[in-house]
Amino acid sequence: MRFPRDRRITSRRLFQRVREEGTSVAGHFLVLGVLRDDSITDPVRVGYITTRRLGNAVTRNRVRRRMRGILQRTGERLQPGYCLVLVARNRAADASSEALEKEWKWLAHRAGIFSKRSSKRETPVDTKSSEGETSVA
RNA sequence: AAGCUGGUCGGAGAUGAUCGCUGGUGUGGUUCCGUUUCGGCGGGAUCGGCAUUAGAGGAAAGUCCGGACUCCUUAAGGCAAUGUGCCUCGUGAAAACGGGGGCGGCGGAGGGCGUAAGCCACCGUUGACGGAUAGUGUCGCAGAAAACAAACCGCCCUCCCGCGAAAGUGGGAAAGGUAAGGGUGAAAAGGCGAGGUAAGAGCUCACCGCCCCGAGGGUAACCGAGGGGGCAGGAUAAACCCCACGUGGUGCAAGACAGAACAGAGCAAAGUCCGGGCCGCCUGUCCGGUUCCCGAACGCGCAAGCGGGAAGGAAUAAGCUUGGGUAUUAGUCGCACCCUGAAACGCGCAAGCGGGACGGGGAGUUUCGGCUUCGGCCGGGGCUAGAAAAAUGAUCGUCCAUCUCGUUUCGGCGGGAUGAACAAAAUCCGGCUUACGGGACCAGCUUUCGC
RNA sequence: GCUCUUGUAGCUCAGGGGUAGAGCACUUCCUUGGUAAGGAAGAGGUCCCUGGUUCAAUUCCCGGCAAAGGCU
Repeated sequence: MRFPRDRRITSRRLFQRVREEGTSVAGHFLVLGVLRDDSITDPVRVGYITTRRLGNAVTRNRVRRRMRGILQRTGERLQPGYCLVLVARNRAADASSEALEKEWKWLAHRAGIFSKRSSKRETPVDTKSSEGETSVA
């Protein structure tokens, strides 16, 4: 799934709305903020936050690109009508992309934003991620 | 040979596939609006369609300097503040960099002269390298004394007492003399030898050092034959300061354009207050120029006065007359190498202006080849990033390089791992500084081995 | 984008060339039946790091690192 600029959150106001009105799920590397919004026309809107605490500009860019790549691969399973904000925590700087992807799926599952139809397609993906789990360990 | 340190060069190997991001160019479908000579044309939305093309660094970093560019009513004079600081040549727009030289410090070899102090020459290295004889300040502790020197011990003179035949010697007293010796300190007020003296002392003299003048040499920094002085003058200017030279402010969030909303003033002059031009303070002033008159602050001086010259006034010439303020949100430009420049097209009554294909010229960068006095030069090819919560990524394959394991007929063959460190453009250039894995080269030091 | 300031004991801050200080906190003792308060004594410092100037640097100067602001 593609995420050009229109489907990203770029205004400070919208970030604050998600922060104040939405709910959040925290993991080891990431924090996911979710806001149900039926008014938006796009399926989903996503924003990424990588603070200065994460590291220098190179590591911040790398973590943001990894999060974006993960959303591209798994975005089609999302239910429409949500504003999502992904915040990277300090430990995410040293995490591999496989570990980030695994955690993203776990957080999205807990937030309940994955649609049920596409869950059938998940099963081969899950085996891949479980293989990746051993390599990370 | 290995390791360490410093410097210079260079800076994520090549190629392909799939998915994806940002910008440019071309082009298509659907739909809406405007227009219509009913053929179309223009604009918007949408499928974020399709094709094609470009896409991080040597430091992009720190923001330490210098510019380009931008606006501020051209930004005056003085004070203050602040920056720079041996000389010369070259490159450069400037900062800066490079070559050469001078002077000083440190080290080496222990070369030449000399009894020695010391001087001269050589090699390496290093210096934020104007002034300490313009003035002021500071120099803790220790030490008697720390900058107009100073008397604790010691030495000497005088007096008294003891011993002694005397020379002398031991003890004491008070007024002095003395910088040779002791010890303290980072630093004790020229060194050394001789004379001299009660003891001493540049007190005198020789040599050396130092200071002043200086023929002459050198583009200059500077060197300096020779003469004079008898020693005055410690360190610190990355303490204040003095000297010379320099500095208007503002930074692309500069600024320009177009639109919407809001409140108000003026189209006479003068005054007061506030703010600004003009970082701070004072004087003075409010579009700019030329000539003449007048002449402020300030500087020097005991004063008289001298220097200083802003603004103002007069004369003359030219120009302008709908302008300004506040706040907010988003847009376009600035801004994506530059110049030249055909056509379509747009604006315009027109002249013309904008626009910019292909080509040409120039700049930068990269690569290849050649030449080189190693500074560079010549020739060929490729390329020219640009967002605004901020674009280069992910996965896989082949070759290549390095490391490693197995095998070997020592030619290789097969498997595995790695492709790194520092770090990502934000208006653009030139420097400086700092960070950095592996590599190449140069220099120094250490260790080991061999000759 | 530009610009200013700060870094000193566990915390909050002084100090501004000459062996490093205050308050709170900490440790031990006294006081109390016990605690607090009070009293006495004590411990605790890479003066952010690296060079330089100086006889001597926490202080002065160059360069880094970090943290807080300010302007638009």
